[in-house]
Amino acid sequence: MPITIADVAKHAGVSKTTVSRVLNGKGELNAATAARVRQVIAELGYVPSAGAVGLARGRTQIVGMLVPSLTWPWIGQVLQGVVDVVEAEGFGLLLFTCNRGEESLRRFAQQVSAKSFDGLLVIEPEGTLDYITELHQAGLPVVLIDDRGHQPIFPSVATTDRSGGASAARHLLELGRRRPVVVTGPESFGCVQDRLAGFADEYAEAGHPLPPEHVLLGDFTFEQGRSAVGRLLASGASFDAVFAQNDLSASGALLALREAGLRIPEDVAVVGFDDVPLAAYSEPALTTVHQPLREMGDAAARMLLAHFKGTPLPTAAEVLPTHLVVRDSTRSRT
Amino acid sequence: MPITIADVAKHAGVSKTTVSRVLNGKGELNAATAARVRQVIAELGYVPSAGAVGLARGRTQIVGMLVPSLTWPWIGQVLQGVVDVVEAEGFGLLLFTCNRGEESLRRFAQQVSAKSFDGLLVIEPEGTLDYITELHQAGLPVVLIDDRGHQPIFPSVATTDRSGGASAARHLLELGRRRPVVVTGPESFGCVQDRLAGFADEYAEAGHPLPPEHVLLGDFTFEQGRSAVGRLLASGASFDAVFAQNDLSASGALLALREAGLRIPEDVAVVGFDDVPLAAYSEPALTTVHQPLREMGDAAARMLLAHFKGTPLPTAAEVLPTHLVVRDSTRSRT
DNA sequence: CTGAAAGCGCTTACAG
DNA sequence: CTGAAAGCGCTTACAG
Repeated sequence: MPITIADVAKHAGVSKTTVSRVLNGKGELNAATAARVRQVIAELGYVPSAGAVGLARGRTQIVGMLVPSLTWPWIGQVLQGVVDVVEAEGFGLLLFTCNRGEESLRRFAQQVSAKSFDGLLVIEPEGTLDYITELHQAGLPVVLIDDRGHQPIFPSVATTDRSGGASAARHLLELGRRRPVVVTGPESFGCVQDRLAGFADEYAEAGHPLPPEHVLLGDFTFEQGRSAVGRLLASGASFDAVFAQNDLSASGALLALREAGLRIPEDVAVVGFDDVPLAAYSEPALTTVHQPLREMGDAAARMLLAHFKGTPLPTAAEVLPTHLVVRDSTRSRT
Repeated sequence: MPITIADVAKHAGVSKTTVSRVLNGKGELNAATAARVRQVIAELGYVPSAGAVGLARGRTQIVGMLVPSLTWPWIGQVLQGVVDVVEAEGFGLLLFTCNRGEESLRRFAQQVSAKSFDGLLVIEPEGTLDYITELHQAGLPVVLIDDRGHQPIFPSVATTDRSGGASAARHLLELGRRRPVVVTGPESFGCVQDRLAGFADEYAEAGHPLPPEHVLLGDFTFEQGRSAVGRLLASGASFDAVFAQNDLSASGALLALREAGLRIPEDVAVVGFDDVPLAAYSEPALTTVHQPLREMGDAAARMLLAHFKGTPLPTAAEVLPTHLVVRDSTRSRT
């Protein structure tokens, strides 16, 4: 029932080869025949079957994307950046998550072996870096969207975690804050180390080295941000700023401070990291280090698609800059 | 280089037909040969090419999903529900958005014609319902995840908008609130009408009909929620509760109330709708009507996949219940 | 129980 | 400039 290249050929009175040629613009062909074929294609509303084309050409025109989960607030931004580029180039995006652990990964591996896509974009599900590296070495084009500071041996897109941390520090120093507290993320993440190093170095250089007890190990959750700061307050520690390494834990910190009756930013200024939508809607609105999530998705997709067209994949990571977004959590309202 | 069914056949000393049969478990076959073939498959790590299988069978084992955008806070939940089911059944999920308007839709239409997927799950991008209806009538299996209260003529999954609105009303009535204000979403949405009707009816029945000037037309944004309530306060209107029809505008309402120095919930209680993560992190934490987003994605995917296995698609919408989640915006803290 | 052959809908040397 | 034929990697009647 659906119309095929054979139908078009018959209607136009030419061979399938010729139809294929006008479709793909390959080889010389008589302008008149080409026009006639195009005419028939339009009349019949013919569109080549993606599957058949893929089989014949050995390429699917599909890019795969593997993400840990879809329910994190910032994943959508990255995904949107990816989808926009992929769609604009006429590719499809096949999405995989690791939500069901081992089982998910096994399914995903099957799809890789089944050649369901031509290349892979990945935000690394925890503990799968070795596996991804293998895929790359086995010849699958892979671009990592590196939110963890992995610095892998294959192409990747990352952001300036270190200078992002530094910018938070400089901002707080300019506001005269001398005794900051840092709430980190999981310590195994490279980005956590980088953000901390950038922040700590800046304070050290300014002559106010960060005391170890002012670095609180967190896990990027709201609850942990709240309890870490809550406990610190209860212990009677004195501090005038909090740098939480993601917005969720920064929001938790805001709550702990409000619960303690402290004024933000007068008593304690707070800076987050990421700039997810939540940051703008918290109380008070959160100053944060903006991560160019959408641009990272965008850049990764472009890199992969360019590779399909012959541009070699870059060996060094493409690093996109963060920038500080100042809101009420560090700027007293007039 | 990649290994094919022919390689397996050769190594096992059988025909491709036989290999295909053990792969698909079709037809009677000698237990010994089957075992030998399986052995070879395992040794070679053979996985059938998805594209070739799709072409031969006329089915892709891929479900398409069309969404308006990926950056809305609740889309990720629905998507995760969908992906979990789709992956568990060994299908792939091909994702499309309408972020680039007409152009996106044209690209999408191409993929439909190219038979890139067997069936479609859709959260309707505004103004595309007619197009989707056409696709369904043209024979494409479609299930709508109906967040707008469309009640389409094809299979869909929806939620109890009306009784969700009613539950918000009953809760506020129980708290003794007699003069509520409603901040709606875009009035063209069926869900907006339903939520309002459920809410208004409950108040009318309780003997406190909603005055028209207490129904504020909104657009589901934070800023609109804030300004609508802000203006109402400035006008000197008196009210003791706000029912905002999504969490984002409810957060905006919270901000307007805080800015006016009102206590929440003592002076004004606030109820939202959706129960996105933001709701739990707002100040104060927001009481809201939980929408079973993940379950909706889950149910839609199951419906579509069941159809592939022969179960007819239901004609009536599958309606999943909302439930009220009570937090501090209506419950005074002790 | 098993295989040879045709077919799915394209593309791509190879001839002419 | 154009077409017949082989091939991409599978599945599925049809024979035996």
